[in-house]
Amino acid sequence: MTCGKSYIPQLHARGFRMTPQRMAILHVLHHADGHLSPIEVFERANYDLPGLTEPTVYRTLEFLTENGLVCSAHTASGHLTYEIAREEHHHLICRKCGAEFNIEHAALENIYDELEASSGYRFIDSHVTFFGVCPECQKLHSGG
Amino acid sequence: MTCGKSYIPQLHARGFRMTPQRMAILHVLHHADGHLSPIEVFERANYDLPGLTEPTVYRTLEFLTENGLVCSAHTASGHLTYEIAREEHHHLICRKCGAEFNIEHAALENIYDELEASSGYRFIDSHVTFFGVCPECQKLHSGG
DNA sequence: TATGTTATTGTAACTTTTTACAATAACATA
DNA sequence: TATGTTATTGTAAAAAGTTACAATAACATA
Repeated sequence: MTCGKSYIPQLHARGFRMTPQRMAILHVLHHADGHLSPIEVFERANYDLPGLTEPTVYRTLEFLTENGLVCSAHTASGHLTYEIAREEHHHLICRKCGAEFNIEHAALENIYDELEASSGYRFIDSHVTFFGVCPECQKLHSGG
Repeated sequence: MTCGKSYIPQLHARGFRMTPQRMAILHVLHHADGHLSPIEVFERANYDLPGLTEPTVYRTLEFLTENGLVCSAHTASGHLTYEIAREEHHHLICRKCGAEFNIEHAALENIYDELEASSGYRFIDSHVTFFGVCPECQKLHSGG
């Protein structure tokens, strides 16, 4: 329950504050495996910290993402899901069952260089989400 | 106002029907430049076809996307926007001003091949959205 | 430890998106 | 053209997400 404390220096270094709400949300994400929707985060964090509200959860998830403690990924239906920030990576998500495959950033580095050169855009550094059909779901369709 | 009729064969070939609602939505997307949010689509199409409702717009946009007449792209805030389907491409969007840069599919072809080989996933064919900072917004920050 | 500043939260209201289901209308067939 | 099937829509309600702003509390400073 105290894992959130390790994030205090990162917040203070930028002039922000640690709060019970942020602690609870970081705790939830820290102990989840895979992505959580804002509602899932709210339900779990609200269990640990009754009185927590939805607007705070949405604001906090966005805040933590902007500050690099959390990273977000798109779902096929166009919503954001969240996970605790670990090494930089991207996602390949199965359209049918939602299974996740992590893509190391190194695999996309060349593309990033090319895109920056051809477009003039910079800081192309955020998470990218690809969609496909995972091996399991391929079996279900081809096998019958 | 009759541009939607050209899509009738594509729907009938799959056993679906053309309706005034679909026609109005296709018309709006056909004549828009760039992406539109579902609400924008609703407002414009509802102007042409009073009585049209939001649920129909959301359902129709998803339906048209699944059937390849329309394509969707993610926004940074995790919502979907829509445009009429043209040649296959991807997007690079400015986080600050929302400017769009189109990326030809050929530029990502190698990555797709590599991802399919390493992950076992297939049909990795949908739109990908990258985020960065466009040249104009870079000037604003560096120049002062 | 007490105090002041201001980052952060909860409240309330609103907008956007989704769902279930009965009513409707597109269109294949006769 | 008339008819039946069923894809599609609108309705109503709920769920998810956003906004503005006053109240609160984190924490730097004394």
